[in-house]
Amino acid sequence: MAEVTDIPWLNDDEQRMWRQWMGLNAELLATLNREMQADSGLSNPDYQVLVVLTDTAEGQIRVSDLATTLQWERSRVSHHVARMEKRDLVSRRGCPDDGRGAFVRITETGRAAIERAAPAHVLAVRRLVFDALTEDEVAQLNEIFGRLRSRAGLATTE
Amino acid sequence: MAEVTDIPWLNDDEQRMWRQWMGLNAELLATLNREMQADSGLSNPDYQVLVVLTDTAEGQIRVSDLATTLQWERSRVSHHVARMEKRDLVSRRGCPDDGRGAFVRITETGRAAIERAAPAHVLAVRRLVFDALTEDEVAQLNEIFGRLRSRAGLATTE
DNA sequence: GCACCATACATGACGTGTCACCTAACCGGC
DNA sequence: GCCGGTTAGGTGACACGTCATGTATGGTGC
Repeated sequence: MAEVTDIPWLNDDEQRMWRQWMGLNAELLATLNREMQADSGLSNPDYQVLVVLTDTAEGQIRVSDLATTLQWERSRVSHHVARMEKRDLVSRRGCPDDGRGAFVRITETGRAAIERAAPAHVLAVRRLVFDALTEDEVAQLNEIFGRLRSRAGLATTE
Repeated sequence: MAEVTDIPWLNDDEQRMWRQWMGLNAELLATLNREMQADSGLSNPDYQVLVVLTDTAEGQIRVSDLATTLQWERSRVSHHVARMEKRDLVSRRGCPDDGRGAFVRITETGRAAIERAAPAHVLAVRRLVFDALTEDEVAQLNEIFGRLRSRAGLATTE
């Protein structure tokens, strides 16, 4: 077993940055969620699903493709779509080509909801994030986040 | 109602960065949570609570102070501490000075759990984040995140 | 003392997310 | 045709978080 002194603990700068990062993440998510909820009754996950659906030509998509696009587990999609179906934001129907498959389709209510929510959401993201960043910083963050994401894919401890 | 063309939609660079950010955020949290769960049976929130408790001199803290430190709502603290109490990670006891108050205290089980979890957690954060960043980048990110946090009206003061 | 309000914390309802597991349908071999 | 493995998707149990509300105590003005 490793001794305490062997562990490469975070130094003060690293610790500060890590706390800022995690704190900011929590605040951003909470604020965006709260504002959208108040403005249009949609949650963040609702919004993500509806964005994908409006971006597809037919306004419908297979559950698995939705899962892949959102990087969600299929069971998560299943649960969430079920909840959204109860609120009439989407509808489900079987897939004629594949008896196991299912299509998720956006409803008129869903389309109305996201069209109402989108402008305020974008404004909020601008206000909270992009208004305070230069173009260079945006590019730099994009590069850094992309680097970390691709690294994370490779490095898995078994 | 505002026309679609009036909305300051995100441009391609901004959209890419925003998606990278949110995607990375989800992946980091999920990975850290999953690894710690597998390694020591603690969740991320569990870990945060135990860190605060081990950082206090007495190993105990008032519920409200815990909420302030973690930037959590008190009801969240209440729920979470209740769950942790069931697993014998912490214990609750009334406050003699203030009949309304309650102390949360770390148990031996809790102390053992976090001492077991901490090294792996730090190593994971290093592997996923700091190993891929230069010292300058860490400083820069710290500055940017701090700027966004204070702008959002949700200051740090740690 | 006694209203009156604020504070400290708990609780119930509900949406969200993960994990383990299930069923049903497809698909390749024979 | 049948058989065995894979795939699509759903479900139940449970942890997590928020909101609204409840309950008891503390404090303050009269």
